[in-house]
Amino acid sequence: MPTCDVNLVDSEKVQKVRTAIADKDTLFRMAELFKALGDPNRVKIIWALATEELCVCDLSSAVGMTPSAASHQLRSLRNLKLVKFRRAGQMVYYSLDDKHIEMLLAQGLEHVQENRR
Amino acid sequence: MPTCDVNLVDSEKVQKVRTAIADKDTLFRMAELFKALGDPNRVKIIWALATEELCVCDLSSAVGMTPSAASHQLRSLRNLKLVKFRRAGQMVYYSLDDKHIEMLLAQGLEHVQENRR
DNA sequence: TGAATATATGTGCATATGTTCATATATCTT
DNA sequence: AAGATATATGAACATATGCACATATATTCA
Repeated sequence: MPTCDVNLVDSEKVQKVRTAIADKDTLFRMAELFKALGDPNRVKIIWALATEELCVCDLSSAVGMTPSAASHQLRSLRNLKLVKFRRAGQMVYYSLDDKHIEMLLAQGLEHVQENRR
Repeated sequence: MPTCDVNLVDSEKVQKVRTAIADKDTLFRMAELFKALGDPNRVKIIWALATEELCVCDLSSAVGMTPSAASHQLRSLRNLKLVKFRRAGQMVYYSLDDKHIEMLLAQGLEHVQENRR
């Protein structure tokens, strides 16, 4: 791999940083979590579910997606344990299953609002 | 677009959710922010810069990427105003330019640590 | 000025992602 | 049981993403 010629400008700093950074698996799972929030429609879905428990039908109507598309996204959110669900007859009601998500959303919103173009 | 036959199970809830959700542009920019955190290498980079101001060379060494790859990622982080930089001779030193990012990282880390597989 | 070094950028490519469409499954109603 | 409805899933497709590689730019130093 190409590196700088001195190889390192300040190897002490580099060493410090290396030990500070989390392990590979943790990094991967953090990225996985953020990636789940990295799509406007999923932000919408999560925001909707933060507001109200909803069945797939109402959810997809609220966020303007087809039930199929919503269902696909719900599956990945389910796999990440970000949403939970309960069946009630033909309907399946989804809601958030993670206390961090709402805080993340709130932080993200703050960031965006403080950096209006 | 395919919808449920009743069209809506609970249109009042749907209406409530619709008004609760942010506007399109805000949603897009929130997703954009989270997407920036949605890659293990970028989490690494941001974590590294949260620890220490670093030049591209030391940064890429610390996170195990080629300087080129790091530079590419730094560009997108720059475009999102998540990192700032200063030139010092041949080197360019990068650091975080957003107070929310560290909190987001911390939240994400917490989530991951509380959901160990 | 010219060589060397750090960083930036353009291009191409392999892979990942999100949606649509078709179809499957589950539940309710008659 | 059969039809209707809500949800889930599989496949295919267009687009986005991240990296390597080549090359450009900027700065230092001889």
